[in-house]
Formats: sequence, C-alpha cells, structure tokens
Amino acid sequence: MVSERSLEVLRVIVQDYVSSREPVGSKSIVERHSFGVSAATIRNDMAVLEEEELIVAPHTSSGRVPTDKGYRLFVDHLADLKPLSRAQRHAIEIFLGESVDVDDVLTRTVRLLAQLTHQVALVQYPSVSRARVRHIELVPLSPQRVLCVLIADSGVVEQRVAELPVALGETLLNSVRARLNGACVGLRLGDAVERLRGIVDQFPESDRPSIAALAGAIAEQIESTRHERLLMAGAANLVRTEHDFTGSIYPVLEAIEEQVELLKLFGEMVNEQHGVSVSIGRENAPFGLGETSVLASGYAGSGSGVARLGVLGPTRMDYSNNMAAVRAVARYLSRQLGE
Amino acid sequence: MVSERSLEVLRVIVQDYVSSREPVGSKSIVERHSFGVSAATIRNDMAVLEEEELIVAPHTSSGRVPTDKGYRLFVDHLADLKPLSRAQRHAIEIFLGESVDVDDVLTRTVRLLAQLTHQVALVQYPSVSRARVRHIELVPLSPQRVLCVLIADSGVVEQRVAELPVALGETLLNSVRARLNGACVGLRLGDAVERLRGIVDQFPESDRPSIAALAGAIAEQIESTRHERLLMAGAANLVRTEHDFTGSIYPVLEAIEEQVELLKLFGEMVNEQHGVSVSIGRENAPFGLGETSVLASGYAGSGSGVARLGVLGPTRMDYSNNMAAVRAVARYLSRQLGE
DNA sequence: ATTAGCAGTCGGCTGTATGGAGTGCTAGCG
DNA sequence: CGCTAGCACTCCATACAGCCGACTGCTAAT
Repeated sequence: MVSERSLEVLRVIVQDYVSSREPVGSKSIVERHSFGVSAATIRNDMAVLEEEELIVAPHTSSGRVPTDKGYRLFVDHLADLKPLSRAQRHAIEIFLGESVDVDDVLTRTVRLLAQLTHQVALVQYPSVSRARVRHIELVPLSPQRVLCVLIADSGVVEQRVAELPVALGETLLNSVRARLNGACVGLRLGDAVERLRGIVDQFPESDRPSIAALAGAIAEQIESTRHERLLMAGAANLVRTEHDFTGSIYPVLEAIEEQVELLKLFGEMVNEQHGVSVSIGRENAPFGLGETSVLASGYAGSGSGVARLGVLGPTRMDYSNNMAAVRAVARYLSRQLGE
Repeated sequence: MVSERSLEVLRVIVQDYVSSREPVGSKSIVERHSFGVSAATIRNDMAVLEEEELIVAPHTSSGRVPTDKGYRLFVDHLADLKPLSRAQRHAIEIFLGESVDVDDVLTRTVRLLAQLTHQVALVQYPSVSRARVRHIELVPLSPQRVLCVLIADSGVVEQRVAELPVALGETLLNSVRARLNGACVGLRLGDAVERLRGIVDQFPESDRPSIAALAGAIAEQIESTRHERLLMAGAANLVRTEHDFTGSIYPVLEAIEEQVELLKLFGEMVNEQHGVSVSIGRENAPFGLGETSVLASGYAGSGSGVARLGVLGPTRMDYSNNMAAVRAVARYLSRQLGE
C-alpha cells in the first residue's frame, strides 16, 4: 500500500517542513530532491500518505504538512540520528568538564542542552530513592532549632531546620548525631526512614520529643527528595517558535513552570535505560501539551537511581538533531556523575 | 505651566491606559471621571502634557499614551500605593508561613510575587558577604575526594567536592575539621577566606598539599556565593503581556535567563534600605530591557547583608498594585528570615 | 478660563479583484 | 501497470479602494 518511495516522500516532507516552516508541495519536492520522477507521481504518493493520515493539507490547495502520526512514523523508522559535530562534542566536554558539584553540573547541563537543541531543556534532579546515606550532620542554630543536613552518596545535599520542643545539650546532640550516622549511613534512603523511627526509643524518655522532632525532620527531607524537582532553561526558545502553535504558548509555559504534570509525563515516558523516548503532539494532550513534542532520556547518577532529562518544543522540530543531542548529553552526564 | 488639573489628567491617563490597553482620548476621560469640565478643556490640558513630553499620540488622531517620562512622574508623585487586600495578606502569611528552609522560602516567595503582580518575579539569593560562618563539615567520599559543606548563619548551605593530591586519614581529617571550625566559625565569610590561608601552615609538610586543596575548595565556595544567583518565576506572564512590546519578547526572556545584566541592574537600583525603586523603560536600555520596567526592593536576611527582590514587566503595568506587592513581600520576607 | 462646534486626519474594517501555488483528474505513453 | 503531461479548479495571500468612526486642533463665542 505505502510503497518504499512513499516513505521517502514522507521523510523529505518532514525534513523540508521542519526547515522551511511552509507546507511542502509536490513541485518543490522534485526541485529540491532527486527522485527521478515527476511532480505528478509524487502527488500520487502524497495521496496515499494522506489516505493513511500521515500528512494533511491545511487548505484545499496547499502543500502538505505531517500529522502527529506522520512524525511518529518518521522518528520510529525514518530518522537517522546524525552524530553531533566535532565542535558540539567539544562544547560539551569543555562546558560540563568545569563543573564543581552536582548542582553546578545540572545547571550547566540544562543550559547546554537548551543551546544545542534551541528548545526548552529540562533536567530532573537525580532521584535518590535508591541512593544511600553518606552522612548526617546536625548544627545547632539556637537552643531549640537545629539545622539537619543530609548528604547522599549521589552528592546531593538536603537541608532542613527542625524545631525542638525541648532544648538539647551539646553532648546529647553529639550522641544523637553519632547514633544517627551509625544507624543510617550506607542504607538506602527509603530504608533509612524506617530505621529512624526505631532510634528514638534508645534515648531517655525526657529527651524523646526533641529527638523525635530531629528524626522526623530528616525523614521529611528524604521524602521531599522524592518530591522531584526540575531544572529548566531556554524558555526564550519557546517564544521564538511561537508561530508553530495555533493558540498561545501561555498554557505551555505555565505547564512547564508548574512542573508537576511534566514530571508525570517524564515518568511515563522513559522506560528503557538507554535510548531517547519521544512523545508527540496529541500523545501529550492529557498534560496540557497537545501541540508539543517531548524528547526524554534517562541518565544514571552515581548512586544508581535513574533520572530524566530532555527537551520540549513544538511538534515541528528537528527530531534527528535533537534526539542526537539528548542522547549525547545524557551519556556524558551519566559519565560525569559516575566518576 | 502644568496645572494641578493637568497632573490629575495624567494620572487618569496612566490608570486608564494600564487597565484598557487602549490610547485614551479626551472624551472617554470626561465620561469615566468627574472632572466637571468639558472634553475641550481636557484637550487643552493634554496639549500641555504633550508639550512636556509626558504623553504622546501614537497616530495623528488617536488617544494619548504615557511616555516613559510620564510614567516616571506618575510613580514619583502621583501613585498612591494601595495597601494589599485582606485576602492577599492572608495568602502571604499562609503561603510563606509553611516554608522549611532558605531555599524553600525563596522559591515560595518568588512564586507568590509572580502571582500577586502577574509579572515576572525575581528574587536574588541573600548576599552572604557579611554573613558569618556557622559550621564547616568535611565528608570523605573516597580516599582522595572530600565533600566540603559550608553552613552560613543565614541558613545558606554551600557544597563542593575537593580533589586531594594525597589521601588523608580519618583522624587527620577530623583534626582538620576541628581546626577549620575553630578558626572560622563566627567570622564573616570575607574574613574567613584570609584566615583559611594561614591554617595550612599548622600541619606537617607532607599533608599540606591536600589540606591546601581543602582550604582552597572552601575559599572558592565562599567566593562563589558572591557570584550571585537569581530565582525567577512567572515567565508565562511575560507572554501574556506580549502585545505591549513593539518587537519580540525574545531578547527580554534571554536577558532574564542570562541573569548577569539583570543583577547589574538590580545592583544599581536599590540604594535605600526600605522603599521600592522603579526603573522605567529606556532607563533600562543599557541592559537590553528598553521596553520594560523593573521594580525592586531590598530585603534583609538574618545575617544582615542586603539582597534584592522585585518584578519585571512591560512599561505599561499597574505600578500602584505592584509596588505595594513588592513592598509587602519584601517586608514579610525580611521578617521571616530574621526569625 | 472654558466651551461648543467644526473641519481635518488617520487607523481599522470591509469587500472586491488579482495572482499564484498546488491539487486532482484524465488521457496518453513506455 | 506505473509514470507523465496537461488542464481545470480551488483557495490563500495580497493589494487596493472606500467607508466609518474616533480623536484632535483650532476658532469664535461665553
């Protein structure tokens, strides 16, 4: 039904439409590509593609535009990820190589990705549910307020202030610190939460309320790291591509800032460890992103535990280039964090 | 030259233009406000205002629009900061009251401010140059890598990994930690940097390279906190007001993401401790923000040291409301951090 | 000083004509 | 049977003309 050449036609329609932003007609196809057949033949092929709902004509007599289904076929079978240019690889090395800590490397990564793809870039903080506790530090701020610092082996540092109902002396605090570290270091964060509950009972009754407050604060910290965060960069790029949206980009930006829907989407997308997942157009409608495409890839932090990164942009985007960029950055980031 | 009534006319022109987005004519003024004079009289006043370059007519025969100079006069002499509504005050209390740490309170603040003003909100991290060292923690990650955590009394926590040329044993690390804390706790961050240099000499020669690496990492951390950061929220609001810009909002969003120019602008704006500073339109041209206005106010973190927060939006914005919101949020934030 | 009236200007909207791009269809060719 | 050339048709985009309405500036009268 759909001949080999028809698919080739679909490919060039996607490519030309992405680069020119104009519906592409049969004539311009034979001009720009050497199919060795005439425009009329291409038209027949296009009729087949339209029959299959892979392309559509915005108006009775205008060129054709890929449908969501067309893009889907393109990324699944037609797109060849062109490797990044030497300059681009170099930029990744240089730019990410200078990072000093986890926050820094993620901030740099998200900016870099926005620059490489010219889209909105998103990086999820490493999920630490499977990371392990490296160290717990308690710092008295005032007699009844203690800053709890939790350091995970992924390099992530969480902080929180605990309010104590009863003041704790310095020696007791030291004892608590030692006990906490002894019990929790090396545990997965999830397991640490349970262990924390048992610790309270090991202290004299009078101190328990305060120690319970401390343990509770740390448990909350661990929970809050599950409460995942997202870094964003390149919002300006969305504005640049505003013409590609039928309505306003306002709800899109809102959804991005809101984060929660986006995190859900990320969660559903990435399943395989490697490889870039693509979610196109209406597939994202439940998330208020019906006119956007999202590319995502998992990356592995050192404490294992997989997090995601990717880009978001109009359905009409350069999938080949962007998929390659996402893949490369994800790989490099995994390597960087693994060290 | 400019009569009392002329100024009143300017005021209503600003107000009406802001709320209607349409150039305002003499007729609509006498309809909507009770000046007790006719449209022709208003026209005479408007001629004076135009003479003074406080308003301008986009086309030969259309209503008038305030100029940058007109807005300036308005905010300096005509605007009355209407106090926030009871509901708004309540929202601030509720929303910020739940915060658990400095990062959290700033994130909430910037979102709140964006919501109250319907503009892009900006919050600068508390400058800690005058904050004091509360605690330094060293956590070995591997024999030659140590995570340095620096806790300031403003509640800010900085982290960085130091690479050691030679491994340090646990006891030595403990000794270094004690020495560092003994020397630096209580010092202003700026002073701590100098003190760090002297410490290296107190250890045996063989260990000095590694200890120098540690001290260097901490010194760098302190420096990097000067390297100021900005939180942003409400980018979607900028898109909503896109019509108010003659060109694209692309360069505006870019400037915001870039941060550096914006930080300069913030730095130049806020001088007095209290009160909201306003920078209007072309006054911001050197920063690539010639069509935007920026409202800013200082706020005081606990460790003293003043940082800024504010909003950015099109010149045509509701100055009265937004100045009130910025002032209220700055005050509340100062109080919150002061506790 | 204020007002009423009037002429003049210009933006924005509507309706019409035109050019051009692209399609679908059909008949003919290898 | 696939491919091609040609043709009639559709519809968008643009330009242009004309009209309406809003507003101003000016002048003369109060």
